[in-house]
Amino acid sequence: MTPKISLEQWRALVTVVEAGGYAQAAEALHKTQSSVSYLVGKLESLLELKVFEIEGRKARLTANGQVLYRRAKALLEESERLESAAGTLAAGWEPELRLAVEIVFPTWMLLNAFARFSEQAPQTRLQLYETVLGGTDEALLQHRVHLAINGHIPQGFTGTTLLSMPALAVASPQHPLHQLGRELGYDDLRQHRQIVIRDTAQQSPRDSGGWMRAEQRWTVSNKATAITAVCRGLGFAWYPQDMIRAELLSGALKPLPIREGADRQVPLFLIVTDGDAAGPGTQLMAQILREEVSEQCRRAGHG
Amino acid sequence: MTPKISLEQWRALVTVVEAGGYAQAAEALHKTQSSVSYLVGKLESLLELKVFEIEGRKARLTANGQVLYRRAKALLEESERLESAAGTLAAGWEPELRLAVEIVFPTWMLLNAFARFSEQAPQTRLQLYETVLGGTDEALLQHRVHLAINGHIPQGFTGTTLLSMPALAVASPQHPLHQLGRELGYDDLRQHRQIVIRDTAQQSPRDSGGWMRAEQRWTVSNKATAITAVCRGLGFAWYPQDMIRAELLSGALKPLPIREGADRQVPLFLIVTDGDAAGPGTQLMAQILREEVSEQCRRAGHG
DNA sequence: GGAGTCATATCGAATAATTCGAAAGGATCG
DNA sequence: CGATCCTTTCGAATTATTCGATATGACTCC
Repeated sequence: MTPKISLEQWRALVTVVEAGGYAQAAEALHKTQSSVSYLVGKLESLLELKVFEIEGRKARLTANGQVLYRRAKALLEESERLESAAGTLAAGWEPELRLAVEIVFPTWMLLNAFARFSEQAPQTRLQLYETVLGGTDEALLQHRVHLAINGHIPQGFTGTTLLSMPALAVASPQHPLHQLGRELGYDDLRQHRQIVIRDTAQQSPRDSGGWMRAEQRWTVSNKATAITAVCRGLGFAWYPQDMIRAELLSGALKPLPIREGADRQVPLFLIVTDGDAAGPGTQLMAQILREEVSEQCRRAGHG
Repeated sequence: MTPKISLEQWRALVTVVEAGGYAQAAEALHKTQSSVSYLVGKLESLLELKVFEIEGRKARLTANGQVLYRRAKALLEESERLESAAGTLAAGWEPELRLAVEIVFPTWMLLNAFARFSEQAPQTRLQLYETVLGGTDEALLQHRVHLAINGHIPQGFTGTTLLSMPALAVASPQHPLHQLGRELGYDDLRQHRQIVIRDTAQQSPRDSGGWMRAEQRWTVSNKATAITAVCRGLGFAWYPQDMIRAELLSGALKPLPIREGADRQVPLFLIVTDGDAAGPGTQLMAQILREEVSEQCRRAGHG
């Protein structure tokens, strides 16, 4: 539990190895030879282990020393990373970045952004709240998150448009709505069960669950369950195209032929809770998200 | 490159967190409260970062502090593991254990043994030389390895029997030798190409590559290639049953109906290069290998 | 509100650890 | 052999850490 060997001592060991001798290490460490000799000697006596043996007038690592060298180097590197992380925290970076993201936002884009973010800020912990409808508002209003991606901009916040996603009404090919063999009106939909994802707001449930009332409605608590339910023919649903790409390709889901055009645009906004006063991590993540989305849109446009 | 923060300082931080305060940490560290205050204060000033804030009369971690705490704890644990590894080296454990293992020894048994070994001696590096025929002898004679598993015991070494493995003459079911529809003599085999694995000895190639001369012989340099070659019908070969278990089950290989009985026993011995003078790592590994083999034989006997 | 308790901060003196410079001892090279 | 290079050792100087005492602030109980 109590370290016997200090980082300075390990550093002496490592530097002697890498500089090729006590004298060279002394220069590299800006110390005198005798200090280096003292540090290594103390390390050896505390460990009761010879690390170097003097062969001619050069210091050579023993076999034991090689094992210690590798691991000591790793220890020093870890110490360095820790101090560097402390440095970014001292520079005002948030130790933790919390995001509320409307569940229809494509997960893979989000993960791309996370990957890019953590390259630049590996010490920042990320907390993602996947929310539905009112849940995002609530998180914003209570300042529980630094960033949000939401379908609208609540009162008192400013946001920028990220993208707008086409949403489709879909059902399993076996579903009765697909058997009618004609274009459908909203009256047709009203006769059937709609599957929606549960509003994650804890306080004020806003009932904008669908753009219309279905005769029956099932509410489930996560994305995967909702998609499975629709695939099994248990109802129809409005989903963003991207969210059900795989199911559309495999034929497990099929867009319903709605009379006025089956697709709607679902807009998504990026909202920075603290605006320009946000910390560097928040601003970096916001920038990365905007870049990621615009890159992907450009790519989709070309392809 | 130069650590500003010492392990003692990180330890103070971690202990204050875990003990629940400066005063309690002082007790845990066998120091006075003012020393702890000094260490943490110095850490904070070097990092230009507040780690604790005094809330009432308790010290509470800041958000930044939480990040540092987790990572500092990891750093200390790494330091502890390093010192403990040094301790086992000081107790005479080999920093590196080298084994030469005849390629017919079942790889999965070897890996089981390695796994068990590294539970007990995680700091020992393992070097495995997979050898064929003379290669093991050579490694032993030159004292390049601590342990060897070999088909015979060379002059001047002592070894114990590990196990004896049934070896079969096999070929692809499409192979002409399988089309004869009768028991085979050695004369029949001599008419066909034999696939052998290359002798890994660098110095003195012993030509005991097969127990008999085949008309043609192909020598390949590794186990996988040899098996593939035989599966493709390119020749026949003598292999230990265990090595080709999967191929026998799938029907890719089929034992040849040799007149005198198609199977031979290939004995394998465990040889400890330095005998009783071997280090603790060598002795542990030898013991584990013997246990592993006897357990597996017992299991096979019951099954 | 005040006395008592608990917890951290600060200060100067005491102590311990590290560093330095100088000198000594080997090993290698020309 | 002398010159050079490198490590070790030693005592003195320096620096860092620890200690004990005391100050300060917050909560508790009466």
